[in-house]
Amino acid sequence: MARRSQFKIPRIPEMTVRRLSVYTRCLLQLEEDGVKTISSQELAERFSLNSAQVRKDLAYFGEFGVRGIGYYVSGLKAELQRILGLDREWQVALVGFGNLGSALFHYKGFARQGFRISAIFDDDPGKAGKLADGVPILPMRDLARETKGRNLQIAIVAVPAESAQPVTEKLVAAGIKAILNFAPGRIRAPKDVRFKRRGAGAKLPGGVA
Amino acid sequence: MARRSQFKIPRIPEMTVRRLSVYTRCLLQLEEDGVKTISSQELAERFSLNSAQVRKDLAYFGEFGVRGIGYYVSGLKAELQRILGLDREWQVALVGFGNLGSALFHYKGFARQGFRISAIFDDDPGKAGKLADGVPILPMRDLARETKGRNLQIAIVAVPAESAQPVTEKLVAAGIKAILNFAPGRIRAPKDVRFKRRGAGAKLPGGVA
DNA sequence: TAGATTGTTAATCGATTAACAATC
DNA sequence: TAGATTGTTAATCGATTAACAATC
Repeated sequence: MARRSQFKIPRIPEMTVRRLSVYTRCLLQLEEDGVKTISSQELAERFSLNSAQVRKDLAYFGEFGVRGIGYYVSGLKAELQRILGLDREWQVALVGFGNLGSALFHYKGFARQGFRISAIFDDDPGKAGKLADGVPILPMRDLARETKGRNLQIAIVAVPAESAQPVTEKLVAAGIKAILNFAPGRIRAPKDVRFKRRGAGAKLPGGVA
Repeated sequence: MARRSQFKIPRIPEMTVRRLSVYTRCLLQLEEDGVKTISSQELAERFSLNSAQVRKDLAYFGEFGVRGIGYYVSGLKAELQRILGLDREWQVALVGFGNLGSALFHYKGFARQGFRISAIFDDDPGKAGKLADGVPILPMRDLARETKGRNLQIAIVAVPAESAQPVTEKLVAAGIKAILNFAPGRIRAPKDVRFKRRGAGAKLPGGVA
C-alpha cells in the first residue's frame, strides 16, 4: 500500500490541494530554520488545523511519515513540491499583451514557481510578429500549432472581459491543461482542465500556486 | 416569520455570503437588461448551482420571493445590497502609505463599493501630519482616538509582512470591525471581526465585497 | 381555479475530527 | 521495551440537494 496505483485515482478535495501548498511554504521555512522533523500535530497548530486533517491530506498521496517520529522536513517538502509540480519547469502561453499582460510578463513571481512564459499571443498587428525580451508574440490563429510545437501546458489569460470566454475555449481546444485567468470576470472550462484559477491580481504577492 | 429577530442570529455560512455578492452582480445586470422577475431555477442555472441552494441562501435573510412568480429583480437587488452593506458609505482607515498603500489609495474601486478612505495611518515622519488629496496622514498612536472620532469601521492593511499582525491587533483593540489585508502573508483576527478578507491584489478587478 | 414557484423539512453527500491499532 | 506518532476507520458535523406543502 506504499504507493497509490495510477489506476485508482481518488478524487482529491480542492481544499486538500490548497492546504498542500500552505504546508509546502511552511516546510520551506522550517528547512531554512534547520528543523529536521515535524509532527502532524505541530504542523497543524501553525495553521489552526486538526492533526488528523494534516495526516489525511498527506495520506492521499502516499506514506511520507515515520511512526513515532513524524515527517522529515526536507523529504516531505520535496515530495509536496513534486506533487504540486513546483519541482519542474512549465511552458506557459501568455494570452493578451496589453497593459495587464505586459505587467504580468514582467512579474518575476511566475518564474520562481517554474512558470516560463515561452510564447505570447496577441492579434494586435502592431505587436504580433515582434519579440518581447526574446519571447515571440504570435497571432491567435497560430495557437493550436504553437501549443503543440512548443509544448505549452499552461496559459495566462490577460484579455478584456468580453474575450475571456472565447479565448478560454480556444485554449481548451488547443490542448492547454491549466488556465490562470487574470481577465476581469469569470470563465468556464471543462473539469479536466487542471489547476485552473481565477488568478485575481491580488494573489500575486502571495504566490499563485 | 417574515423577518428574523435580532435575538436569533443564525450562523450564516461563509459560502452563502460569497454567493450573495455573486447574485447581486447578476441582478444588477438583469435589471439593466430590463428583466423584471427571476426564479431561483433561472438564477441557479447561471452559476451552475442548485435552485434549492439559491432559495436557502436568500431565506437566511428573509422572505424575498413570491410563490408562483419568483423574485422581483429590483427588489431583491436592493435587499441584497442592503444585506451586504453596499447601499451605504463606510469610513475606512488605510494603514501603511508606502508603494502598496499609495496605489490602493488611488484605486477607484473602493469608492464604488462605498468604501471611503477618510484617514491614513503611517508613522513615517516624512508623511505623518501631511494630507493626501485632503485626507489626513496620522501616526499610529492616534489610531484608537481617531477610530472613534471619525467613526472608522473598516481598515485596509498595506504594511510590510512583519508589521501586519501587530497592526491587526491594534486595529482590533481600537474597535475596527473589518479588515482588508493586502499585506503579504496571513493575519489572524478574532471571529467577530467581520468581512475580514485576505484582499489579494488580484481580487481588486473583480470587486472586493 | 390550475400552474408555478417559494420557503422549509428531511435525506444525502462530503469534509472534518476523534479514536486507535500499527509500528517506528 | 516504552513512548510517540503515524495511517486509517468510524463518528461527527455541516453544507448541498430533493421533495413537497404552502400559497401567489
